[in-house]
Amino acid sequence: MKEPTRVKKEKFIIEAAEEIFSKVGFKNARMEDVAAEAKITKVTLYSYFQSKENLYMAVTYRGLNALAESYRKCAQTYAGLSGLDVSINLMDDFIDFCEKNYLYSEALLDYFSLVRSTNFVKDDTKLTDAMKESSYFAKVQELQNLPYKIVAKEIQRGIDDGSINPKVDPMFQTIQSWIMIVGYVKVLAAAGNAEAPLFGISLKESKQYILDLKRTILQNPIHNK
Amino acid sequence: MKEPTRVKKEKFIIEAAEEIFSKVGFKNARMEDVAAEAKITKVTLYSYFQSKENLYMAVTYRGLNALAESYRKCAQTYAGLSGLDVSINLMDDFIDFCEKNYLYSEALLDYFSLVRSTNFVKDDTKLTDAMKESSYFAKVQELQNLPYKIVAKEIQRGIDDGSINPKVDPMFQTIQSWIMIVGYVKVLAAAGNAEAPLFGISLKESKQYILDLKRTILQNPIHNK
Amino acid sequence: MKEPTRVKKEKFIIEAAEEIFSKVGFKNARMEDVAAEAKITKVTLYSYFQSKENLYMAVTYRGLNALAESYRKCAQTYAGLSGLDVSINLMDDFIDFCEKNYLYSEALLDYFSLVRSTNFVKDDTKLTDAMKESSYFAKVQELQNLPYKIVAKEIQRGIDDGSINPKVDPMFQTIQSWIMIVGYVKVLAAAGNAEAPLFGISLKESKQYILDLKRTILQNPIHNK
Amino acid sequence: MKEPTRVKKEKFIIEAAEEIFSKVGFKNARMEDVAAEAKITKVTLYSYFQSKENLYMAVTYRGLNALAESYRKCAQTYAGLSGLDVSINLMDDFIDFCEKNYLYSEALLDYFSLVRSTNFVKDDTKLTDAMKESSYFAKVQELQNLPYKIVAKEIQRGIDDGSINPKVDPMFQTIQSWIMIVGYVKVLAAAGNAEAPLFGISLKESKQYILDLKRTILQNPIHNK
DNA sequence: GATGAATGAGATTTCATTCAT
DNA sequence: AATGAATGAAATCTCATTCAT
Repeated sequence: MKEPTRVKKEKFIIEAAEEIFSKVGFKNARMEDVAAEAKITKVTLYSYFQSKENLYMAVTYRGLNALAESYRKCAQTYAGLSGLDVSINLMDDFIDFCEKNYLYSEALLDYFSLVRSTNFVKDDTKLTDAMKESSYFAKVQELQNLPYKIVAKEIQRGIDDGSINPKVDPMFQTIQSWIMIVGYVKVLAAAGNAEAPLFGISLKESKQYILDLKRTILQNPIHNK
Repeated sequence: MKEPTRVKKEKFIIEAAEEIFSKVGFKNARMEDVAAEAKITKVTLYSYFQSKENLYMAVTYRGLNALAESYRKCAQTYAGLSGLDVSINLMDDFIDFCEKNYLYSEALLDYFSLVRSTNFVKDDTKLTDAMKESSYFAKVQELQNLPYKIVAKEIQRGIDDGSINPKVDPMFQTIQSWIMIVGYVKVLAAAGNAEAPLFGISLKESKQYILDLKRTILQNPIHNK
Repeated sequence: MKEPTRVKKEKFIIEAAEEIFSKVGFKNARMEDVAAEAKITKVTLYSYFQSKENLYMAVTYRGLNALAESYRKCAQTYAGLSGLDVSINLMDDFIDFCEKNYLYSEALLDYFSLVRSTNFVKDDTKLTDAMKESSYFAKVQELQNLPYKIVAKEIQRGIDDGSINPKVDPMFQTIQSWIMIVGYVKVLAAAGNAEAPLFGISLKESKQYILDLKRTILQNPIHNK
Repeated sequence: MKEPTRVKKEKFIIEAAEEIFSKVGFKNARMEDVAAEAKITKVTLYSYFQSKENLYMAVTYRGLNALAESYRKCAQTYAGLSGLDVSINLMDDFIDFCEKNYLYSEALLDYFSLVRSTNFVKDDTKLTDAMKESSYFAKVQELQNLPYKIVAKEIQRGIDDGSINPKVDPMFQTIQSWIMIVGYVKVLAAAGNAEAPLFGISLKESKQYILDLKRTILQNPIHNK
C-alpha cells in the first residue's frame, strides 16, 4: 500500500479504537469490535497494530500529540501576553483538553502509571512484553516530556519578562501544576461532571480556584520555590 | 462456618490476593495463583469472591478501610493539636499511606476512575456485570466519602478553634486537598520513587511544598474560599 | 441408630431419590436435591449411600424386588390357571409394571446395559470403581435372574400340565419374552404414551398383539424352539 | 473454511469422538481427550460442537444416517428379491448393524429414551438446555422416522408382489419389527456377546428365531394384523 | 493484504465427593 | 450422625493472538 494510504487507514483505525474504548473502556473493549468499527478484520487490525496494548499506545500517542498541539496553539494564540498569563492559560487549556478528551486524559494517566518505576524500580513485571515491543510505546516515550517543557519554557519566559517572581523554580512549578491538574482531572473523572456538585461544591469552581491559586503563587511563591 | 471464622478466612484470602496483585499486577494475576497463595482451591476462592473483579473490589474496600482507619488514628494521635495542624497531618498521612500502600492507592484510584459517571452518565457500559454483582462494590460505595468527611470535620474544628481562617469553606478545601493529594500520588506513581528526581526535582520536596501551601492557604485563603 | 430406624430412613431416602430421578432423570439429578427432598444433608445422604451410582443401584434393587414381588403375586393370584395362562399373565404384568414404573424399568434396563460384558469382555472400563464398591450392586446381581426363573418355571409348569407345547424350550422362550417386553417398553418409552399413536398405531394394540403372539407360539412353536 | 473442508473436519472430529466414546463411554469421556484425539484444541472442538451432548447427538446422527444408509444399500442389493425377503433382510441387517456398531446402537437407544415424552408430556425437565440448543438434536429428530419408513415400504411391496399376506398392516408390522429388534439389541447389549450363552442359550439362536418368526408372521399373520 | 479457522491462557461454573467439627 | 466448608475434575466460555490459504 502506498505510504499515505497506509497512514490514512491507520488513522481511521485509531479513530475506530477511540470510539470503542470511549464507549466501553479499554479493558472491556474487544479487538473484534474495534475491527468491526473500522470495517476491517481482526487480522488486518493486527497487521497495523501488533497488540491491543500497542493500539492503546497509539491512542495515547495521538492524545499526547493532540495535547502538545493544543499547547502550541495556545502558546501561539497568546504570544502577545506575559509569560504568567500564558502559563495560566496553558493550565486552563490542559484542563479543558482533559474534559473534552476523557479518553486521552485517561490514556495519558495510564501511561504515566505504567512507566512508573520502569526507570527506577527493578521489577518491571507490569511492563508486558507486548508493551516493550509496542512501536508506539517508543514514540510516546519520545514525546512524554514535551508538555512539561512547554510549560516550563513559559514560566521561564514569565520570569524573564518580569510577570513571574524570579524566586520561582520553573521546573518545580511545572511539576506542581501537573500535580494539580492531574488531581483535578482524576477527581473530576470520579465526579463525572464539572457542574455536578460534589458535597455541594461544583468542580468548576475548583478549577477556577486552582488557576487563581497558581497565578498567585507564581507571583508570590510561598517560600523559596 | 462460624462468622468470625469465615471473616478471618476471607481476610486471609484478600491478603493473599494483595500479595499476588502487588507482585504481578491485577491484570496479570491468575485466580489459580491467588488460590494457591491462600492455600485453597480455585473453587473455594470463587465461593468467597464471585469474580476476579469482586476480589479486587475487596482489596479496594480494605484499602479504603485502612485509609479511614489511618485517618482516625491520626486524628486521635494529634487530638491535642489545633484543627489546622491535624488537617495538615491528615494530608501528610494520606500521602504516606499511598506511598506505603501502592496497591491500595492504585485500587482507590482505579475505583474512582471506574465509578466515573456511574452517577451522572446514562450508559454505564464500563460497569461490567461482574462489577454490578460484586458484593464489595456496594460496600466500597458506602464508604467512599468517609475520608472526605474526616478531613472536613477537622477543618471545621480548625475554624472553630481559630487555627484556620473563618473565611475557609471546609468542604471546598477538603476537595482541594483531595485533588492535590490525588495528583501527587498519581505523579508519584508515574515517577516511581519520591527520591528519584523528575527533571531534577525530588518529589519529596513537592510533598512538603503541598503541605506548606495548604497550611498557608488555610490560614490566609487566597480569596473567598 | 436402631436397625429398624436406619432401614426405615434408608427407604425414605430411596423414595426421595426416586422422586428426583423420575423428575429430571438420573444424570441430571443432583445429590444436593435428593438430600433436600429427603430432608437430610448431603453428608448424611452419603453415609447411607457411598455414591450416586450406589443410590441408583438401590433404586434398581427396589425395582427388581418390586418386579419379583409383582411376579410372585401374579403367579399366586392365578395359581389356579394353566401354566400357559400364567406365563402370559406374567408378561402382561411385566409390561404393566414397566408402564407404571418408568423409572424402575429404565433402571433395570440401564443395569443390564451396564453389566454387559462385565462377564465376557475384558475391558470393563465402563464399570466404574464406584459401581464395583457399590453395596447394592452386589445385591442386584444376586437377584438379577429371579424374574427369568419365575417365568421359566411357569413355562415349564405349562409344559407339564399340557397347556404348552412340549417342544418349547422354557429358557429359550423366557428370553424371547424378555426380548419382546424390553423392546416394547423401550419403544413405548420413546413414544411416551401407549395411547398416543405412532404412525397411526396405538402401542396398546402392539401390547395385545405381543401377548397373543406369545400365546400362539407357546402352543405351536414355529419350529424346534 | 470452504464448506467441504469444514464438513470434512467435522466428520473427522466426530470420528475421534466415536473412538473415545467407544473406549471409555460417553460419560467418562473428557472433551479434552476428544480434542486431543482429533488433534485440535478444546476451544476448536467447542467451535464445532456447542456441548458434549451436542457432540453425542452428532454421533447419534451419524449412527442414524449409517443405519439408513445400510438400509438403503440392503434394499438395493436385494432389489431382485421379494418384498418379504427384503423385509427380513432389513431386520437382519439392522441387527448386524447394531452388533457391529455398538456405540451407534447405544446412542440410538439413548436417543429414544431421551425423547420419550418430549412430544406428549408437559414437563420435559429431562431435556437439558444444552440438548435443546443442540443443532444435531434437531437433525436427528428430522431423520428419526426414516428407518421405519424404509421397512414399511418393503412390507408394502411384499404385499403388492404377493410375498406377504395382504392382511398384514405394514406400519403395524414395522413397529413390531422395531420392538423385537430393539429388545434383541438391548438384551444382547446386556449379554455382551451373541455367542455367550445366557442361561445356556446363545443369543445367536434368538436372532435367527426372531427372523424366522417374523417371516412366518408376514406370511400368516396371527390375526388381523 | 485479507479471510476464516485455530490456538492458548485463563475465567467461571457445576457437581460428586470428602473433611473437620 | 449432622453441618458447613472444601476439594478435584471437568465442562464451558471469552479473548487476544496467530496460522494457513
